[in-house]
Amino acid sequence: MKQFTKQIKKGLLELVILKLLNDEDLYGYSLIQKVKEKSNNSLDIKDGTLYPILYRLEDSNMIESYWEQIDTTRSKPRKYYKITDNGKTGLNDMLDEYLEISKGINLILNSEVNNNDL
Amino acid sequence: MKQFTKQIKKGLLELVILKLLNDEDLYGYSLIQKVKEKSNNSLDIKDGTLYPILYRLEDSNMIESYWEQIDTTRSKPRKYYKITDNGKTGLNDMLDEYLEISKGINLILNSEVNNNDL
DNA sequence: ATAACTTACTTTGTATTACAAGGTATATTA
DNA sequence: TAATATACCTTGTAATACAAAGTAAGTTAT
Repeated sequence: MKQFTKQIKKGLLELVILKLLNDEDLYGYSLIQKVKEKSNNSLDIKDGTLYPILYRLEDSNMIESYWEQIDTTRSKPRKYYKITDNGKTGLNDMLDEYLEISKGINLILNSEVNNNDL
Repeated sequence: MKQFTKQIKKGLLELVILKLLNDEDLYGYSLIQKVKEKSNNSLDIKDGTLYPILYRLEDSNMIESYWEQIDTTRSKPRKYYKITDNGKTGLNDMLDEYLEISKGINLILNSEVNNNDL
């Protein structure tokens, strides 16, 4: 994958995952698909990326997990993740920060050439 | 500084700097001010961040530098940076990537709760 | 004058994080 | 029954924003 793409995503995946878990409980594998689907295939999280993020979020009490067997035809349960109240607060803070930075970046990227010397 | 803010910026500062140098030649210190000013104070690059980025961009032939003494009252020249043709191509590629990822992220962040189970 | 501040450039070390690449094991489909 | 998809996990690596430190010249206030 392109190095730049990797870098753009730094930190943002955590935000994206929190946002999705704010809507509904999901298990790891389904989160990967959800991210891909909801982003219109623009975002593709690797499993080796996702799981460490989930453990991080759990360690910081933003989310919590539980094993559950919903599908009775399956012998193995899945590990579901659920956002906590703490996580909801964190999500809002992160959204504010993201919007602020993102606005600043777009101000620069969308500006037309404006060379006063010419 | 907030850790999340740091992470959001990963990789994006390179893009922002290239974009500004695409408009006009600038020296390091003025770039810091330019970024702050043009982003409406949302972005504040530290000098310890900027200079390594400039050296990286120069190593990859995206920009080139020259010492110039424009202000005759100053004894010391400033090190100006100029975007190369290679850098212009790189900038366009990065802009495309950024827009793609950014679109995907916003699709997720702007989506309202849509829990089909309820 | 001189102390304090700003301008301007540089370097070293640290923390963080996305991913590649490897692994395990069950479930489904050809 | 072989291949593929599902589902989880771990280790090591590369990249990068920043803190913190330094050097040195220019400017401003007392």
